[in-house]
Amino acid sequence: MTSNSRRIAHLDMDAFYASVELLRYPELRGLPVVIGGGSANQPVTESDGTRRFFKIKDYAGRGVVTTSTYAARALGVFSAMGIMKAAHLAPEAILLPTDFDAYRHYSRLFKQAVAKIAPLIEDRGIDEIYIDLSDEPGETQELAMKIKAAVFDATQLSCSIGIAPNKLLAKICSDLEKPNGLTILQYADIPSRIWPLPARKVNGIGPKADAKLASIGIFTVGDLASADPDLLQTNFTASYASWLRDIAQGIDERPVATVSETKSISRETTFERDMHARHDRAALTVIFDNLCQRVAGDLVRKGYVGRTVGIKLRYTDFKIMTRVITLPTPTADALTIRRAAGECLQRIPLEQRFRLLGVRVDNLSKPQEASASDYLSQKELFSD
DNA sequence: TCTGGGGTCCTAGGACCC
DNA sequence: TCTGGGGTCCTAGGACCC
Repeated sequence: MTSNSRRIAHLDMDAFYASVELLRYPELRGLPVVIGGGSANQPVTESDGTRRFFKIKDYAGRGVVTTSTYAARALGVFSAMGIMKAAHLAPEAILLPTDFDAYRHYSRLFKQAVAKIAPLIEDRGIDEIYIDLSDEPGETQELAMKIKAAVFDATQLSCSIGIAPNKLLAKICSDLEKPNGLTILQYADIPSRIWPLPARKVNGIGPKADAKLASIGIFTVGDLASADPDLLQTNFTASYASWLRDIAQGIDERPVATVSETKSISRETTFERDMHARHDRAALTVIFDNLCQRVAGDLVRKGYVGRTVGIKLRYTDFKIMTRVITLPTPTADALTIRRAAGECLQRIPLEQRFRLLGVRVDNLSKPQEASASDYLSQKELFSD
């Protein structure tokens, strides 16, 4: 099987969190609904059974929009936008709290449904997957329709699918006809369908790279395709410049990765108000202990131990500082993590107020693996 | 209108070893 | 007496993604 003949699908659930909420609250269908914020904006059920929803204009506090319904998007409310700004754009929109347990439930349902049809799946988070259809029998269009139907049967939710010779193009395609879209693309379609798109549509070109590209007159993928290689070389690192040239031609050989190991586990929290290490010492201690306990709990639950413990602070000006320390032996113990994280904290300047504190453990291994490799190294020690 | 939380990957410098 | 080169680990920061 040559790479030219690959058939890769990218499946993306449509407005996933918002759509799950609409299953639960069908009376909100068609209305602007925003998911995000704290848990204070829970709907209230009246004695007569009717539900009263929280209006976004009544929200005060920090937080961003996690997802919004298509009706809310029509008013300019999108993911990652501050809730206060969203309230300005759509004051009458309904605000619902995020319910990750519900989303994870529907996530499992749709992935299981796809796996019954095509098992070579790469997990890309809660609401999207890549599927390698190269060796699946059947015509591409029919296969895609079968997958969409299976997802809908399992969840009552719609998704959009892009199918192309590689992940890069499949990902771009799944976004072209949202919602409930299906886009099939061949290499020959690149000039007409990919080159007119903004460079920012490419997975891997973020806000920084996009701004830099714009500053040298590159706005679309087509601009990138016809750009002077030297211009890219002088503005980006060699490897990024070379990657940019590849993606402009639709070149991407990455395999669909059906297995992956967790690399790090972390917990972080943004405070309701900015904190000062000295003035808010008592409150911060509680938060810090809690973060360490939650990380330890996650490690135990997922069966990992880790050797590197780190902390993260975000100051009021949004500048981020991190410190890590690598321990001689891996751990999943809350107290050990707390002590190591405490050492990290001592190496951080704490005069300024900060708004976020996080605790992370990486360098992960499974406890069994750790002991197996200890055993091996002992064997090696004695074998010479 | 002030900006969440959980991740991955990359870069680059310094320590340390052979 | 002026100075190699490769490899690995550790640390900090940053871009990006969902």
